[in-house]
Amino acid sequence: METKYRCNCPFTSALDVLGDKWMLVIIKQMLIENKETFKDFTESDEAIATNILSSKLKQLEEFGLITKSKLPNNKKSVYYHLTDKALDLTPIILELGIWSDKHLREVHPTIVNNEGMQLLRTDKAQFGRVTEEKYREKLATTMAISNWGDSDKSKIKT
Amino acid sequence: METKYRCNCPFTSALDVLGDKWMLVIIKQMLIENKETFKDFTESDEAIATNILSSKLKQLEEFGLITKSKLPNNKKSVYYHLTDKALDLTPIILELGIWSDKHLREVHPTIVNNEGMQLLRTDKAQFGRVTEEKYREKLATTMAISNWGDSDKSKIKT
DNA sequence: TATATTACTTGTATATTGCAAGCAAAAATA
DNA sequence: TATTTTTGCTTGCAATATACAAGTAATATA
Repeated sequence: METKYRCNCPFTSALDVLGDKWMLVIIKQMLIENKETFKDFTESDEAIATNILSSKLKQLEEFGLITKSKLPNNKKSVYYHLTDKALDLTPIILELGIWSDKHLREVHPTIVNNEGMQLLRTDKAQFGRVTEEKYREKLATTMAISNWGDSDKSKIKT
Repeated sequence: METKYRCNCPFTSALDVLGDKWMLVIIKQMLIENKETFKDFTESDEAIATNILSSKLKQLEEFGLITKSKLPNNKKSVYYHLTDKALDLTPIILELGIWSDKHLREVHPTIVNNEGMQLLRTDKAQFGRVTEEKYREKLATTMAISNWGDSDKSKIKT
């Protein structure tokens, strides 16, 4: 699937890749909500349709934003993970959240306002560091589990 | 036109408003490329179709991101300007540009790389300040012109 | 007065997204 | 071991968004 870039503007080109309804949402779900598997995504609040999820995951992989892997101890599940290229999208996602926090509450009052949002509001850089660090930890854990034998599977909390 | 928000996630909600092919592109054209009129937009590199431009400008106005005004000395042109709510999108646009600069050049080598991009790369905050300041100046100029009589119209450079 | 400019609208075609159902491989359960 | 459930998809079709081409009304210009 070949991407056509509308022009040579860097801002527009980013949107040629990311400017749709789902790409950044899926990346957010992975980065902030620890979604890893096809099922994880289908169960999230945004309720993406499976055919769209499928095609978007394909695109994300083509762009080098995610990797797809089957872990040896689980032949059923496919694990999707963010690449460094995708982790570099963190600032964009944070700024989207900050803008939302400031301007969307008046038209959409039920937007969540938890400790995470408070941290984002008061210390964006810290939120970014914590988020990326947590993500890399989780990734390391998943990969470590993949080296366990089946006998140890009971140690995996669901 | 009523916006439906997919869920209560602030990140996703921002994308419910901005997550499409054109909204942020149009805002970028206004913020960075001094586009003000319908004609300005149709002449830009991205080559938006007029019906889509029309519908997107309508949406942007509904969201309170732009204002529409006819200036007394020119009954032909309609001027579109960014609100403060839209100017608060500047950080998102800058981060899109930074990501593009870093990751999209390899797949899209003709992306522009001028002084502006160098500044964005080396001093994002400065780029943001300069951009916003220039925008507000331009806006003030346009509005000042609107107070001139027809006899002074020759002073307007096209 | 005739021509051009500006800001649109109105078809119609194509692409993207949404919904519902189905399906095969692996795993869990009886 | 046989049956059911889970997971990761695909397929068909409807709805919505985007694209292309043409047309129109209100200024403005020659």
